Amino acid sequence: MHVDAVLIAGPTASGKSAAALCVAEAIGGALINCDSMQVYSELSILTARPPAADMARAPHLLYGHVSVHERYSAGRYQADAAEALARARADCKIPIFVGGTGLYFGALSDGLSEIPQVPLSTHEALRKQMLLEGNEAFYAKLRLRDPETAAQLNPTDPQRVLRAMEVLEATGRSLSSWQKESGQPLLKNLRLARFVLDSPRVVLLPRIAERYRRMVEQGVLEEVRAITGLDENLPAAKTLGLREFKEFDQGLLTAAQVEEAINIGTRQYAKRQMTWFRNKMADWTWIQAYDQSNIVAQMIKIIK
RNA sequence: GCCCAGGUAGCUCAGUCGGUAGAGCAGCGGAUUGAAAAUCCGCGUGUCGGUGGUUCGAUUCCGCCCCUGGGCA
Repeated sequence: MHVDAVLIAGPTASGKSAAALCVAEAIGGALINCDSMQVYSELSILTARPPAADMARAPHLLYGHVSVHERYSAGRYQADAAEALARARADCKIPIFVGGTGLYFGALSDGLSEIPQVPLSTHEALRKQMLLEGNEAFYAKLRLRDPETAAQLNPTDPQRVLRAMEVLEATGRSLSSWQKESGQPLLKNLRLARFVLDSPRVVLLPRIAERYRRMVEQGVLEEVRAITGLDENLPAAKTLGLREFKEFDQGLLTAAQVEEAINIGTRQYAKRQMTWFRNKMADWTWIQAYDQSNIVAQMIKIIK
């Protein structure tokens, strides 16, 4: 074995989890989730988390380990991933990071700047302020206080404008000055095998439709119904399909409309993922993902 | 069979008092440093249903034909 860790990135419905599991069994690996939504315990079916039978075949870390009512983040992921990495290595397992969240892979292989956590109260206060004043006025305020960061942002991008403002408020330093100091990549000094599963659209689109049908069969509706009182500003509330299923339950959407909306949303998501991979992971090993057995064999050959 | 309303981008539709047309959605490309399954940016040639006529010029006006709704028989 001449690698210390394996990274497998792929768009939704590309079959990356199943492939990663096969690799894990072949090399004695532990899977570590690198997907921002599969971390939520209450969203197993909706996020297509590996079924219990698969989880039993190899160690699975960071799957469903937080509640939807928590405010998870890339920063928390990085900390959790560090712990998971240590655990896998202590277990003498090769860590295999698998998922579709580009930013989280970035935290692993490029690192995040070491910005102190912004208190929830600051975040909430500023979010409300932005809502009250309007995005434009709020951006104008940021431009006055922190012209450098403001210049890097699109005034119409409320999420990043808010982040810039709250970092300034909480730390007294501009976000851009923090970001000039890049943090330590978690996987620094490790020998890595990095893969991108490249699913052509003709293969991916039917799999996305299939993924929806399977979800319904497995009882997503029950899963969604069990989640009550979820603050809509929490990240988990943005899970693809959650709103649609809730609206179906309220009689606001027909089953056909839900299916259509979720399939479109999932396709658009897969497209955004591919854009990230193409442009940020160009130097990874790209594997044409037509058939499962072949991609597993290719990966193992490179790893061993 | 007759009357009315439509037929314009993949879809839903706007518009052109005659100078070959534009929105939303979809789609495609891009960005991406603690919400990232998020958030944001960019990209619009399409026999304007067909065919004749009027006109310098017709998607627009007129005739005929075809198709889709609705109404009357």
